[in-house]
Parts: sequence; structure tokens; C-alpha cells
Amino acid sequence: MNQVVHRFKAEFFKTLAHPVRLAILEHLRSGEKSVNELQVLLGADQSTVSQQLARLRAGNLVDTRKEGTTVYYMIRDPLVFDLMDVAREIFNRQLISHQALLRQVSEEVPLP
Amino acid sequence: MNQVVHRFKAEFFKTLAHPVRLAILEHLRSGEKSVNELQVLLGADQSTVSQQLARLRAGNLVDTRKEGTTVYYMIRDPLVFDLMDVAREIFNRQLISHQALLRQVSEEVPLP
DNA sequence: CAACAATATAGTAATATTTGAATGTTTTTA
DNA sequence: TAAAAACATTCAAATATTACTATATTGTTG
Repeated sequence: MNQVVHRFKAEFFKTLAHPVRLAILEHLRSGEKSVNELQVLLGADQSTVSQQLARLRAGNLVDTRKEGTTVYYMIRDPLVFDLMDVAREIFNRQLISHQALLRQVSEEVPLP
Repeated sequence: MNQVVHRFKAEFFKTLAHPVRLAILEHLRSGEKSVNELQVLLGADQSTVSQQLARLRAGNLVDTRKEGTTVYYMIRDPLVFDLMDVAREIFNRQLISHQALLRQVSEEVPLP
């Protein structure tokens, strides 16, 4: 795999690598949302939401649809949700192995 | 989904969001590799490889095994490869739709 | 033990990303 | 047409990441 491809893929992952952007994508699972709806759902201010949406657009992760002054955002490729599901699974497994480790440590050094 | 969780997940994606780290992970698909092997495979220098490996360790994506002075790195959870496969698929689809777009544009404005 | 090999870490300048406040743009409506 | 609503963009300061160079650390071998 050549360097250029890895650079593009790294960009793709960078686009995902932000808490607000991940939260936005989670909310888009249930269908398109307006900027205002996202703003409310996230409890974030307009500028923040709009900025992170711009980043998602730049990464081609979302599409938009305009209706009057309202802009609706939707996921471009639903496979992104599959990706997030796999990530969640990896994440859960990590938590479980951390727990196992903690349990082991606490058994080795029992409380007085 | 609460903010803290999204922060952790963002960290996870950040760990993936670097060309050298992605290349390292690709090479680990075929099994454990020593730092030196990776260095050769990537054509990168020692410090770069070791640094990015440190980042992968910090993100709990890899495990290590030491044999003499040689350290072997391996993937911690093979599900990461599944994740990379899904990412690749998303990536390919994007390329295809870009191509379609380009073709469309070139039809609309035919070359002289 | 001295020299070497393999890997890790530190330090730092360059670069990129994020945050927050302020300002623009577009569309609708009174 | 002026005001309001809904978004988008800009700008600068604060943070975080990267790339490089140099230096440590650890284990092996003559």
C-alpha cells in the first residue's frame, strides 16, 4: 500500500477523530437533521456545530439538503455506521480487558 | 451517548489517523513484526517508527513481546483489521463516486 | 567490562487543530 | 424593504501533533 493512499486514509480517520463530530454522526443514524436540531441535541452552540459540520463536509462524510433557510444534513455512505459499530465493539472489548486487569490486580493485593 | 464516551472514541480514531501508523497496522496483518522489520518495510527511520509505535501502544492498539534486544509488535484486537476493511470499502466508494462526478462534468463540458 | 545492536525517549521547532467571539450570507416574512 | 431566522465563515489565541535531532536504555557478545 503506497504512502499517498495512507495519507488519504489518515485524513478520513482524522475526520472522525473529534467528540462533537462523532456525536453528530451518531445523531444522523436516525435520519437527516437540521443544524438547529443538532444544536439542541448536542447542547452546543451554533458556531461549534456549523464548524464541525463543515469539517464533515470537507471529509465527504455528509450530504446536505436545503429547504428555505434550513439545511438538513445526512450521512453520505451508511457504511460509516458499520464502521462506528465495529469501533464500538473494539472499544467495549478494551473496557472489558481493562476491567479484567483491574480485577486481577485487586485480587493480588487484597484490601486490608 | 454521553460526551465522555465520545471523547474516548475520538482518541481511538486519532490513534488511527496517521499515515505511518496505518501503514504499520497494515504490516501487522500478516503477523508480528520487529521494530527493525517495520523500519525496513516502511523505509522510515528508527526514531519515526519507534515514536509511532509508542503512540499505538498508548492507544492500546498493539501488544509487544521482547526477545533479547528485539521487540516484536502485534495487533491487540484483530477486529481493528475489520475496521480497516470497512474503512477501505468506504474509501473505494468515495473514489468511485468522485470518478462518476468527474465523468459527468467532462460530459457537460466536452473537450474541444 | 567495553563495544555494539536494537529500541526508546527527550527536546524542540514547525505545523495543524480547536475554541470562541465576531461578522457574513441567504431566505423568509412583516 | 427592513428585520429576523438559520447557517456559514473568518480570525486569532490556545492546544495538540509532527518531524527531526540527539541522547538514553537495555541486552548481547567478544
